Amino acid sequence: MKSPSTKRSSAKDRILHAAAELFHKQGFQLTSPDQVIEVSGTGKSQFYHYFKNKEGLVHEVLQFHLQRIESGTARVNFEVGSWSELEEWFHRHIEFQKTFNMTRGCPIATIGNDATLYDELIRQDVALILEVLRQKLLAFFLREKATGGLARDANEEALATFCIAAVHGAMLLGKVTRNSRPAELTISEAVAHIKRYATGSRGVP
Amino acid sequence: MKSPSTKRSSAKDRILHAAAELFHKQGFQLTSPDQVIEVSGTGKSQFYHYFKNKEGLVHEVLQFHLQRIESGTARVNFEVGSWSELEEWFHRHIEFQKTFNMTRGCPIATIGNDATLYDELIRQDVALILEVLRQKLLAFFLREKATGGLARDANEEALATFCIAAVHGAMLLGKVTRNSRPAELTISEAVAHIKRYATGSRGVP
Amino acid sequence: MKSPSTKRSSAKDRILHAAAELFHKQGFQLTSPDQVIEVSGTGKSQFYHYFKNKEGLVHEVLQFHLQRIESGTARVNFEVGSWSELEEWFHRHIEFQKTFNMTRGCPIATIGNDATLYDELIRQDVALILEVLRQKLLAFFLREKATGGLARDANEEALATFCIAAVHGAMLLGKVTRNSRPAELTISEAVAHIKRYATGSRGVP
Amino acid sequence: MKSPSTKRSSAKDRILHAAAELFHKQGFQLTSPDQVIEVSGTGKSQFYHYFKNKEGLVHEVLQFHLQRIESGTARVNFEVGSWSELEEWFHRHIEFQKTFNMTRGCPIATIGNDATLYDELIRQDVALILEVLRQKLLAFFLREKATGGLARDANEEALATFCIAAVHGAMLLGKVTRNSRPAELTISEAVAHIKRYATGSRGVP
DNA sequence: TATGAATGAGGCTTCATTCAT
DNA sequence: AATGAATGAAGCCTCATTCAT
Repeated sequence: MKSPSTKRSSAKDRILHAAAELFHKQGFQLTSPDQVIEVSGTGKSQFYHYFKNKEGLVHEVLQFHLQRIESGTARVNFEVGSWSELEEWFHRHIEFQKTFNMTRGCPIATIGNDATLYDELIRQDVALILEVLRQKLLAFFLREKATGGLARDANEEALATFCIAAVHGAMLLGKVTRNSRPAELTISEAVAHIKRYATGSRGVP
Repeated sequence: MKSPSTKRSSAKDRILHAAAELFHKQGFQLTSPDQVIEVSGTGKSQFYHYFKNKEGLVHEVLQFHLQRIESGTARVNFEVGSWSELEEWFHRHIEFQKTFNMTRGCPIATIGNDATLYDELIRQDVALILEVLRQKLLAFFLREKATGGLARDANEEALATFCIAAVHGAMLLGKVTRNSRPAELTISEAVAHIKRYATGSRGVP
Repeated sequence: MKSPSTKRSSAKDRILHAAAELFHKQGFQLTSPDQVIEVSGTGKSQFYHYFKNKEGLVHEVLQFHLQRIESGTARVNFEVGSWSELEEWFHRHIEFQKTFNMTRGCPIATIGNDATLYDELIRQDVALILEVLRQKLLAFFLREKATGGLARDANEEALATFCIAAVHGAMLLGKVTRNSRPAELTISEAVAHIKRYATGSRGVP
Repeated sequence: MKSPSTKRSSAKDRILHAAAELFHKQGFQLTSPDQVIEVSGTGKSQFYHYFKNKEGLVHEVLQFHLQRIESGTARVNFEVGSWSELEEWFHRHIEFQKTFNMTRGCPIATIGNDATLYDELIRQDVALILEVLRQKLLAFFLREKATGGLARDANEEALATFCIAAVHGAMLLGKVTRNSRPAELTISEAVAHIKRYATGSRGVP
């Protein structure tokens, strides 16, 4: 077989996928390089060949998530173009969580929570990704306001931030209670709040 | 009574306080018994004399938080009796966070986030405490509805849940961005949402 | 005396019984004072009040076994008075072992095996008890020879020693294989050997 | 091949030899990984690199003994081909024990005795090795019977089992009494018993 | 006698990483 | 590019015992 990258890249990718999965499942603090190596079926040297250290791996896992967000291949569609897509944006987060029987939270926030005082770089990575997500919502709200779909007194930035916070607060409750109901109730209130600012055909009473 | 507890309780208490502080600061996963022992100025065996194991310590730290909530000695007043106290409830969380320069989140949720698939007991402890907090808000909403202070179409349970989620989502953003602004924006939207259901002199437009 | 010992002695006795049971089950090395205390339902102070230290407890457990041997209250009758009783002596050991599903050996030898280079006192205790057992068999063989029930060319001391060794070798095999068969085969050969020296109505072909 | 094993195997082998020696001397329960590491002059991580855990080390030490038995490099010749070799088989065990001034028993049985309810895998390893030894004796008895060297009424299996038990019972007595005499008396009786079944020039009275 | 708090050494194991080949 | 041996610090916990009351 020619395609020399087929096998070459697979080691790094396997590590990356294994790590993403493990970090999501149990946090990165509880995930040792050894475990990632074992699950990915690679070797110690490959690990340190492709990644400077554990922090480097975390960084790359976060970049991997970011790239999936940017490319639209993530399990939630982060490109919000309409009020209904915004609603869907909320609900998909919970659907995603249900996929894991409410045992996991947001893959990115899980890493962010795990990061501490001593993982400044990781914290910044997470902050950056959340900012990217926020920007996508912000862009929507700005567009809506420009086109009259959003009430004039709405604070677009505050709304975008609120959406991010609400969805993560909801997922936190979902994960801690192992129950989708609190998450769903939260989402329904959040959506209700947002929609009050909608002035289009859909949003008005 | 001859104050038999003066010295007796000190070792256990010192461990408990040291642990609560460390868990809040860096999560319990990153906090080793050894570190707690060192900071508390006790010894290894006192640790294991008073606590079955690390999980047992986490459990007791959570009970300690719960007891502070119940006794009203926590830094946030969780007994909400009026709409203005509810608003204060929201803001105090962020004030509390500012106290630590936005480097920390909610002490309880921090533990909850740190808990994984393998810390089922701790997860349940956290869920229980969050439920206690939710009940306090729920009681307020129920009372308000009974006395006409809350709109008839308001879902008290959803609102209480939403408050918990919003405040934790806000604190998460605050901690990850090291910035109080996202937290404050979130809170302002959340408060706006809640107050729309208020039908008293304050809540009406 | 008005039975002042009823309760007083019970603590010590409970410790002793618990220890005997635990030592038999898992060896004394694996048995900690804490475990004995827990199982016996006593306290740390009672333990160190009644026993100098762990070695002291082992010593007393061995004395307890010895006293049961001497008083005839042990589960094997060590007073051998006839050839049939000797046969029974062999078989009772295996029956005793079957009681525990072949998971345990001789309570005394278990302690002896657990004792090491560094437990010289315990080793001597065990040696002494085995010597007591041997003396009982020896007494039988001497009596038999004197009364013509044992062949002249039989070496009474060797036979007595052989019996002790055979029965312990059998129990070792039984415990290690978790199977009574090797033990029974061993006993049957040992008995066959001994009986060849019997010259009475029973032993002759 | 460029002798790649020269250095590779040394650390693991040093650990294995040190452990075998320590286990024989003081049992595996009393032997800590730390001690093995120190004696072998290796490091903590080499230990856990080569062995899964302490139990894994015990397992490998047993395999090491087994391999020495199979390869004929053990200090006792376990391949019994004649009645005189069988006698030697018995005596060599005691000679071996004398080498250590009667302070040690059989290296394999020592491990077996140390193993408890909680070391099921080790117990099985020991059972397997003892079975291997038994099979070697059994093979001899079967050959002898086939060639007329063993009495027809002899039970080969029982005899093989009896030999194993007798020799271990003897070693137990030897170790506990720190005296070779009980062991030698036991062996002499055992040999006498076995030889009664020999029908060759040697075995007849 | 009786209690349980206190002691500190040591147990087994995993950590994240680097090195030599 | 790839292997796995090596490192040593640190993790969590139990040990047998003594002390203060």
